[in-house]
Amino acid sequence: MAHSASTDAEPTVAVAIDDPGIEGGADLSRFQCEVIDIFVRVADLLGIPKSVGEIYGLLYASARPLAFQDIVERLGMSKGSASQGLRMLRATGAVRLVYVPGRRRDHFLPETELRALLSGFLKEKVQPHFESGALRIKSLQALVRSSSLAGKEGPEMALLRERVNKLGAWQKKGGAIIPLIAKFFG
Amino acid sequence: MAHSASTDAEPTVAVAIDDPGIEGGADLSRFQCEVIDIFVRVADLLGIPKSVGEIYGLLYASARPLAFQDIVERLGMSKGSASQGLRMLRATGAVRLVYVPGRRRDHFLPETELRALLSGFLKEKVQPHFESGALRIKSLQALVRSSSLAGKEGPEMALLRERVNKLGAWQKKGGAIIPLIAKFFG
DNA sequence: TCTTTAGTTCAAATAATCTTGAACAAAATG
DNA sequence: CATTTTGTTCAAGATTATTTGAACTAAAGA
Repeated sequence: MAHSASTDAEPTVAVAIDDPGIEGGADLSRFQCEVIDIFVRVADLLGIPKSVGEIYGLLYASARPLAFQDIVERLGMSKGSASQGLRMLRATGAVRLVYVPGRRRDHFLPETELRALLSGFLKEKVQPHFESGALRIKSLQALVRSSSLAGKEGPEMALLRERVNKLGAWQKKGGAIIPLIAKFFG
Repeated sequence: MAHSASTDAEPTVAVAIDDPGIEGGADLSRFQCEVIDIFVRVADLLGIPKSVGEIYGLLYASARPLAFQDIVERLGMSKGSASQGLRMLRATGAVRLVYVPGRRRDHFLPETELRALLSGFLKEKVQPHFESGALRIKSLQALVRSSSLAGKEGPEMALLRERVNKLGAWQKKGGAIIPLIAKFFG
């Protein structure tokens, strides 16, 4: 029954490297379990929901595109999680839709270029924080400057102003390294 | 009463840039609130508890070392949180103890070199995952190789082996970039 | 058009994580 | 050495994030 989705001419890749695995209501090969496990850990490290790591891992460990239904069944995951997880993966460009001839619905394919994955992640999850952070720091600098003008000068004040400037420098460096990382992996 | 900790000759920096702020049971200046807020967001981005961000932020926004008690009072935080948070900050080298003459207990000073902060964080929080990941990937490669030998060859098998190899390459590159990042900020 | 299949949404349930508080240990004080 | 002050530990509670499930919309098939 777990296989009801992979009809006729679609032997699961799972079969290639056997050993059914013990997952929910599906049949993942040992190979797939291992790969999924790796991506679940990476997801955790990046602060991404486990379910998203599972989905990406399953796609990565599958030799062909999988349909929504396949994902739900093989991972034994709710449709809701699969839907949301796939949305996030598409939003960051980690997964894309491909048309599969003779099949009703679209199928999903993982992006396997590290550079693309990384830049998607950075653009979607990190960049925004950097941008709002920049504003925040600017207003801090304004605050310090005004206090300074208000005659509150002194050695402590100077140290704090120094720290705020350092914060600005961090911000700037951090912004600069993002494209460099992307380039490094390019 | 909130000030009971900052005795006699220790006017809080808070006073330098006034405006009491609305925090728990303490009196944080507007300046301190802003700085703390920035670090709380950074902490969140890095998957670090909010309380840890608060502590580091307070120290960063203070012109002089603070004692454990100061931290608890100014942030209106439990001793438990402060203790655990400071432990984590010390473990990553983000904060260190300094002796303050004439005072009973040690005081805490923030590390303000980005390079040091970053390398502490990477070494403590990222490196371990990389190392266990390396083992995991090796065992995957072994698995794929054995399946391959077992005569399960074919185009799909080849694709999966390719992906596993790619995973190994990612791992390697990732490991290589960590020191580069540290150097970039050095 | 009516029915069936496919996928999305979102409120509620669950799970994971963080914080608190109280009991305990360690060190300074008298 | 008894007492007070300082800080740690950890189980229980509070909070936050994730997952589920059921109601709903959209598209395909009859």
